[in-house]
Amino acid sequence: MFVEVALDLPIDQTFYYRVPKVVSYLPEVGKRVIVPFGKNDLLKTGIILSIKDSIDYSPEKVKEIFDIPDNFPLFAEKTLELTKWISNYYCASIGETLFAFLPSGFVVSESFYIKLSNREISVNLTESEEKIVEILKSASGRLKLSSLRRKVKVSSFYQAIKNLIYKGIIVREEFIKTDLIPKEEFVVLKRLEKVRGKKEKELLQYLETLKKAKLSDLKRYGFTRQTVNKLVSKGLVEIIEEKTTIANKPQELIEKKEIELTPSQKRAFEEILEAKTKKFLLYGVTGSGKMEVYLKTAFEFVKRGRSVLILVPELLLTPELRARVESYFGSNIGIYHGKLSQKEKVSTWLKAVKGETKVFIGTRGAVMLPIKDLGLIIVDEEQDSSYKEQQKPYYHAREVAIKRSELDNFPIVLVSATPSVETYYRVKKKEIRKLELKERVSNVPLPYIKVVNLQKSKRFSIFSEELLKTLENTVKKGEQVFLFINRRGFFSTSFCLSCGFIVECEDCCVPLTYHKQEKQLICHMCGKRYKPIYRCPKCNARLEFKGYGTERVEEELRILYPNFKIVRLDQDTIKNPSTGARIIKDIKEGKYDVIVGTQIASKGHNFPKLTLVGVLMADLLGGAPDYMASERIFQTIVHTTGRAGRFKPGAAIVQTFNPELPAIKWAVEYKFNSFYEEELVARKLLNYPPFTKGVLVEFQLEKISSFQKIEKEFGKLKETLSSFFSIPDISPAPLPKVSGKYRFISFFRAVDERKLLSGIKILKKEFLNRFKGIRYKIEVDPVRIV
DNA sequence: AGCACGCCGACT
DNA sequence: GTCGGCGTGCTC
Repeated sequence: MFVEVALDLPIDQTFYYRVPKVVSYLPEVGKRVIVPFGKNDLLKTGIILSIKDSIDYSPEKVKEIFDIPDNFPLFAEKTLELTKWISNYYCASIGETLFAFLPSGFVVSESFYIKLSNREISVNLTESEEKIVEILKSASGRLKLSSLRRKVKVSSFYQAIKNLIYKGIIVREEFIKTDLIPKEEFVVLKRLEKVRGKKEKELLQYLETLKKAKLSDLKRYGFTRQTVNKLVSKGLVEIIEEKTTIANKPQELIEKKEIELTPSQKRAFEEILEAKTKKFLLYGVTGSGKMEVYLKTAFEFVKRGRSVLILVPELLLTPELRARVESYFGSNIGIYHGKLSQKEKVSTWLKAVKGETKVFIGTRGAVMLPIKDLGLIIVDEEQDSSYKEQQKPYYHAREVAIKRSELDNFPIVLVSATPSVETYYRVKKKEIRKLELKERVSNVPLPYIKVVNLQKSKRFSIFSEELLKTLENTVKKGEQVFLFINRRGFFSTSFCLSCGFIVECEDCCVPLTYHKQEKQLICHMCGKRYKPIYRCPKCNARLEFKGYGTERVEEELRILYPNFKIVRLDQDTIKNPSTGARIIKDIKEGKYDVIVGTQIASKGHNFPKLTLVGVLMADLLGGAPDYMASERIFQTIVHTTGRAGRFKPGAAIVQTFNPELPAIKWAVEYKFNSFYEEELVARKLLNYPPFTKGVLVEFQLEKISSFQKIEKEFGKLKETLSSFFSIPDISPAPLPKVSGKYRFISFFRAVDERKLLSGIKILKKEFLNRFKGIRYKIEVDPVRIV
């Protein structure tokens, strides 16, 4: 018997191995295998793609599997199909794709131990086997496989190892608990004794009453592993591993908090259950109760024996949200996100395999969880760009989720107040059914949004008079103000600080970027170059390329209002999770008057006392100068202003130089459909997605001089690929130099998915041939172009 | 991706 | 004379 195996390599090739008579478990598609690979036969982890009786490969070159360590597949057969789609569409190998999703806790290589067992050697050993035993004895019975091999140096090393394991003379230390029930570390009290350390004393006191506590719980109460270890070394406590009870409990189905639905919520809920169509967009403003609808729907699916996966953007997976979901489903839910430890990820992955946990909530990587009986996927805040993986295989979790629901034929619900233009377009094409929640659940009206035209202020300052006046009044009333600025929002765009004029490309309607070295304005969509303009064509003021970040806003505010309690909430101040949590707690408790913050502050948290939101420079919310800038401005304005007055009426002030920009105009008037329609017209006119499929190609060059070579090759490439894509010239990236590498980009467009897929195959091959030794990336459907 | 094999410059 | 640079070719 042979198996076809995918390995974590960037090549479109699978490998065949012979299955020996003795393996821990039988081969099965989707299971993990440990195989020797390459000249040195280093062990690698692979995934079984198929099982064959005969193969078309010279028999003497076929190697034997080292082991199949699990009795269950780590990828469901259907998700393997999904992987193939991802690998095709996003231009990565199958192996890379599989291993991008699989928690690395499952990946074993050379670093596990071989131990001598206690059994008497009663059978005859071959020469090689003898030698292995000898060397193990001299190393007090235990060695890493890698060092054992280095020392032994016999030809049939693995054969000998496998035989010795079979004969029971040596054992392999398990790489991962094949036991499906996750184990957890408990701290048990052994005896009491006077200790000197304050923390140690506290811990002993705590354990005196409980006798036994989960290590993870202790950590939550502020005890550290170090303290526990000290007590272990003193012999007062011990750490044991025990199966957790939670995973064995079947899904609790106590609807702890009865979800009452309003009539329009009920209509949406019922329509998903009827499932006449399979794809839905749950659409409604903040506070319209979208979450209640999807949680109730999820509950109903679990009641019918199906599992549910809820995907959320990175910043949304807060303890708050978790608590809310737990209040409906009990504690037996699977949590999965990038910041979990390897062990935790493995544990959730295994929960999915086992099928006793029915509700999973996670960020983009969770989309591949091998959930048993999966019957519904919910994608909350579907427009959020954190669903796009920014590494190979650059997949978009929303798209993968849609594909997964198609392959398994179950419903999917996208949820958003400000859907992506892509999704809106699909609704328009009737590929997705829109379920709209028109009114807010509470009677609190949406915040009144006032636009302040910065062009009309006499001289430029960060705060308009109107904003300052309202800010003072709000703080006097004892309420909070949130000033929003997106610091990452300025490249060297030619942006006039006195009238807000933005210099755009005449072909692409995208802001031009000023390049210092070349002293030129360059369009990052088509690469067209323009002579720089140093004076604003509208008001003749000098064009500046500077920006205004949170720090500067905070500083100026402190000078204006020395008595206000001001706090800054951005990547810098939130870096440390515990201080971040503290700041958020303090804000909720009303310890601050004004919060100056970036995107980070505007997501996932409800600040009850917040009644005024100020958007300082709405023009900059687009971030990168690409065709999606308008969409991002729109979404950001709606989201940030929506933070105001969740519990009592609030207001928002949007400062801008361009009040006529569609993204700003329609957002503040709450005329969302008008925005989408206008945006679609613009995209159609310029042939941008969703009317085409975009591929971002990027080169990272060590020396700028190699650009000539690349450009020449690129020219030839253009000819070969022009029947699949429209390809502009290669041009410097908006961020032309990052960590010493010179970046050049080109944005390819294919008319539809079919052209894209056939074009990508050739693209990949051509790149492999032409750009050897050059760092490049190929990203399909990029969410931003920087 | 990693790693080995292979053919040309500055050094004991 | 050799050590070592990284170009290219392979991995079941």
